[in-house]
Amino acid sequence: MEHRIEKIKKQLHSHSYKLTPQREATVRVLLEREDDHLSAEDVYLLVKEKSPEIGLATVYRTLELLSELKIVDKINFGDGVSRYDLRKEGAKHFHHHLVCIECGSVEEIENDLLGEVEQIVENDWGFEVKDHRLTFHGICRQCQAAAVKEDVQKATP
Amino acid sequence: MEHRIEKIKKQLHSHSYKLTPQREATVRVLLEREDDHLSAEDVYLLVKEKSPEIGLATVYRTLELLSELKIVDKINFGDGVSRYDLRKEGAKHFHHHLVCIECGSVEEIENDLLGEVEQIVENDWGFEVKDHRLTFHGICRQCQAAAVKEDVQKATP
DNA sequence: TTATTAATAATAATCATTACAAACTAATAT
DNA sequence: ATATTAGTTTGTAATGATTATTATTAATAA
Repeated sequence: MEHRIEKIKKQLHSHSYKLTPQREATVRVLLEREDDHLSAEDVYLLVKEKSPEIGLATVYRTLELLSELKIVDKINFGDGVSRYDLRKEGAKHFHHHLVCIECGSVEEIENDLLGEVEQIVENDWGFEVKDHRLTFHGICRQCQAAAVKEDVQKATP
Repeated sequence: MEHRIEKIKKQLHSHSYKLTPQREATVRVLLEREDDHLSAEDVYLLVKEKSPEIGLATVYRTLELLSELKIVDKINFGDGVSRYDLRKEGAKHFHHHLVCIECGSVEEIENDLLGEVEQIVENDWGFEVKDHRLTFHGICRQCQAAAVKEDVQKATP
């Protein structure tokens, strides 16, 4: 935890930004809720618990800054809100999402699914890939199970 | 053109929706500007040129409807606007985007890059994939060329 | 110490999107 | 023909996320 805070501090310094108390508080929340896809509002409310004097605009500005420095990913699942995910320790970015169209749950998977695919894009389209976003929409395990259960109930009334 | 309108008309009817004049005007704009990733506002302005009486809310409702019926894809490149793309004729959906982080251009590529990857997701995570969204962020051919040119100019002042 | 700069809080403004109420249309039942 | 109904549209108001602004504070440099 402290190790990662220290690292982020250095990243900020290298762009001559400071890790102010507000920024640190924000980063700590992101670290504590690492897999939660928090919205700016979510982050704001959580930071407020420990640092009640912080303002919403500051949280927005901090998240934007961290996003520019590629410390967090700003993602969008199509509901009207941006969500912010701290990038994992490993430098590479193999981080995709499974969004359930039934229950709205978001599962996160970590896997280099796109190594080859990026090569294809670079070779065939001359596009220098820096990053990607991959989201699958479908039906999660739980909802599949629930559907089967319902069918059984219909069959034996 | 007329053929595709007719097809969409049937799709709407099969869900007991009608292809009203306003809806038809909207679809025509989407057909004319097929690869343009128009925002709702864009579509509204274009439809208004030929059908000045249409309302913005109607355009939004129509796009939402078409999106629910999977006739258009509602996509999001992270600027604050949703964009709407008519799905191509072929039933399958191999449609990805290359977003340039220098100039903001969006190139569209058509290729089944993810057939195997979807299999992996289904097998390893038990997630039933219905659709996916894949976007690459990087540097387009033009901007790469421009960067090279700048370097040359610096080297020979 | 004083001047300068960066960062913050609080709030107002903006902008995309959605909700709402009233009017309209087309199809069907009477 | 007339009334009824459900579906659709319009114009506008409301909402909600995000950004801009302004005054203030904290940190740093001169």
